[in-house]
Amino acid sequence: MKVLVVEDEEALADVVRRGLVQEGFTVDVFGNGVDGLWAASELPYDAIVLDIMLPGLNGYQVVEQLRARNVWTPVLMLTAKDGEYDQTDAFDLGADDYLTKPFSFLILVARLRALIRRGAPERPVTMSVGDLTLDPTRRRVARADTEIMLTPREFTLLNYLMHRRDQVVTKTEILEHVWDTAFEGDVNIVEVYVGYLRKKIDTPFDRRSIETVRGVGYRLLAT
Amino acid sequence: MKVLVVEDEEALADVVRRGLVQEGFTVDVFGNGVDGLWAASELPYDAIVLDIMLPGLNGYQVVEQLRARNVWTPVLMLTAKDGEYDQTDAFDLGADDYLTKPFSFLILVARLRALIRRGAPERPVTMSVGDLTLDPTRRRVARADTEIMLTPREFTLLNYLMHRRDQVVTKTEILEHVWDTAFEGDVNIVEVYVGYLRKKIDTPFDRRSIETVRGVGYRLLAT
DNA sequence: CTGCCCGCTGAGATCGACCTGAGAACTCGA
DNA sequence: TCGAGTTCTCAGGTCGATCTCAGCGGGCAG
Repeated sequence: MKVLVVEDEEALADVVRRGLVQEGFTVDVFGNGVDGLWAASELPYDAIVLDIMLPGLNGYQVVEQLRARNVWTPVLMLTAKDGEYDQTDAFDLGADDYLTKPFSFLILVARLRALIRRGAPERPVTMSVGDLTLDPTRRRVARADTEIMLTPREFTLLNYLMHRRDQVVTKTEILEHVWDTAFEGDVNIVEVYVGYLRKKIDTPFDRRSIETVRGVGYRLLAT
Repeated sequence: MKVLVVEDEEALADVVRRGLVQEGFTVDVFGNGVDGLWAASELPYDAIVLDIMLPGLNGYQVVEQLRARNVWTPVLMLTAKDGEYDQTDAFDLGADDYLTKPFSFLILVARLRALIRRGAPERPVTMSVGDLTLDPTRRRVARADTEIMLTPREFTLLNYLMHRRDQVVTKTEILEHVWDTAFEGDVNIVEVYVGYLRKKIDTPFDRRSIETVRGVGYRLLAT
């Protein structure tokens, strides 16, 4: 169990480090956001304890950067009591738990253990093809910054096409993946839905991201 | 230093009582949630030691009731090890610390002293989505400055939706988190309660914060 | 150039997801 | 025990999503 502690108050950092070592954790300590971010990106930790107030980068920025770099190590934030920062923001920005100072050391350990047990949080795997993005958990699709509303079927179809971007996909493949395997109807349904999609993600933006490959199928391209 | 112990296992209660008296505390013991709640509301204590599993009212309900009655005596919860209850919930509901059974008596005393020294607990963590705010421990909901009265079930539902703001939540997920896991009924109940919520938090303010995502579920948005 | 086939699209038909009002069942306190 | 408040069931109605179909047009082979 390896834990990264990023905390600039030396006294506190030291107490936490000793305590965690005592509890059987391996601990690295850094005193500023920049070094903390570096360590968190480059080294494998099971959890990160992150102060909000830090010289250089603050805690929020560190989490933000980490998540942007696709590092999903669980983060426990230490927030000051005085409410300068809104605690709920901590969650929004990708922290997984937080403690308000001053906190009991035992609680810190308990929460850390819980975080580690829970493991790396599942994170939105947003996909993008050009400026078209799709976020499965939020069920959101956008071209550049314009959100696009899709029906469930349209959404599933686009999702599939994005998974196979740049490849030619046959209508039969689409049928099998997007419709029930036991679909009884005509493949024309695929043409219809590709039409719907185009009308929502291409036409309004004057694009041609879904290409027809005559006699074969379709291909989703970045345009 | 007066401490209230609410614990139904007599042996444990007795050990704790003797020990605390030894340490110089004055101790009252009650063996069920109802009496415990009454004592905690009516008599002045410096701290409360509260078991989770109790006949009558369970520990969570006791804290909930206490906070609702504006009693902010520090509470130390005793949770069973087997994780039937999620410990983090203890914090959400207004406990100030918790210990997992079995615990060392010395730790109990140390934590109690710490709690008492810290005094009345910090204020609840309120969540907000747009101008809609929810305070888990006080069970209060407001849009801008208008307080909104919700029934317990409505409250739990909104709480869950706020935790997952911006994400699409399926009705099944809602059922699992807001109703008993062993709920036997139709998912229609979710539709009904979403309807109730809308009628309280949206309609009167001419908003649309709970969005229906047809074929999938619902999504709470800041509007 | 011509005809054929493939793909596109608009007009509906169908279906079922969702909403809602009415009321039954239940809980809890007076 | 009664009543108020809450929870839950149910059934009817609405409307959005899905799917079918048929006619059109354009690419492509001959």
